[in-house]
Amino acid sequence: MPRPGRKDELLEAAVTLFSQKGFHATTVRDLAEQVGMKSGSLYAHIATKEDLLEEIVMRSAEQFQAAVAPIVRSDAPAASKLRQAMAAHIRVVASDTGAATVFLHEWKALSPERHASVIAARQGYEELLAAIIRQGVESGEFRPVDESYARLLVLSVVNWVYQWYKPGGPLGPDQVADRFAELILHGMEP
Amino acid sequence: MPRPGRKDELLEAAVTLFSQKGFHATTVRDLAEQVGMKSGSLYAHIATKEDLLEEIVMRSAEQFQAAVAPIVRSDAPAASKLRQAMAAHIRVVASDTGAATVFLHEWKALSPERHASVIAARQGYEELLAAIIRQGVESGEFRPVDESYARLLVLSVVNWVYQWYKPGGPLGPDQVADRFAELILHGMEP
DNA sequence: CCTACCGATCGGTAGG
DNA sequence: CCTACCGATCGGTAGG
Repeated sequence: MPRPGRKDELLEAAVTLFSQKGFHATTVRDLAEQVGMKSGSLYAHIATKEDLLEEIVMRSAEQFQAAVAPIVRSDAPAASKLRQAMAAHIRVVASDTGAATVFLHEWKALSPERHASVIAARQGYEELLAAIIRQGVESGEFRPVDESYARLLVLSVVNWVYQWYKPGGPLGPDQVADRFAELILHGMEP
Repeated sequence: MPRPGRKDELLEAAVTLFSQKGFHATTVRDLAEQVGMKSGSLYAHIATKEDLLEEIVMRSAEQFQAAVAPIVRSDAPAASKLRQAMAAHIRVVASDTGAATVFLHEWKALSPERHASVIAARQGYEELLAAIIRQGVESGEFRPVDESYARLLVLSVVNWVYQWYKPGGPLGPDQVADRFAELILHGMEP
């Protein structure tokens, strides 16, 4: 008889273990121990280990989308949108670095049939960033930069954050985003 | 009786499989099949599966270092060094995307005792990029940007290349590097 | 490099 | 949610 909230504890444990050891190196016995059960009991809550991975990945994808989409839809200058979008993205990473790690690093452990929805979610997200850059170029706010490489530059830097960001460091998510946005907008040369 | 060059074939097979499926999801039987042996025979060439991973990772680390270090030591303007270093890095990725993927994505599967040397190699590499930025700031060629975030920006974009770069695409490594360097040096705003 | 095999461990199930 | 367990597969070894 599952007690309420137990599924969320399990997801949380999976985020921790999958992000630290990787999906394949995490056993159902690791997961069970982390939540204080026997391994067989997990299956009162889930059907397969992979279901946990899928749920973490899809939840994370939705968080990025939900954080950035409203910014893109607002009417603000492109530079402002870019700053805000980067900050929103980094805030999502910072709020749960484990989940971000699983989303960006472990999603390929999903079976090929489950890849498609993740790829679609990522493409949708990339299009949000592309829209900001397009707006900036079309309005003349940005130089006529190559849209796809500008998008890749922004995407690279925000997606790499999970590799090094530690909550509790000297700079919070918004300050990190400002540093990067400033560099990307103004460049390194005077 | 191992025949010569067989170890390299094995490393190549490991690069392919580790980069595609991940280290933990690749079995010694997968590896053996890829080189046309029985799984037990692998152990005439290696002591453990992890040795293959370590060798791939360390070789890759050396390639990045060897490609970029001479550029940093040369006497050229910082902007030129930055372009060249990015191009050299991306060339290493492009020349063997599998090895780059293993180096950047799978190295954490190494046992904790083997982490240290990888981390040291990566820090040494990051210092190379930092030196370029420092030169530019000190010479006045660059604005007084925050060194560590500028380094992270460059590192993010070149390290993310393995995620999307496909050899045979429209742009070669040098052109990709030029696009990114131009954006980083001049920024997106006019 | 093969045959034959080992102990350990894996994800998951049956029955309560 | 536990006990008890299963078939499959794992990395690796012995002996040739």
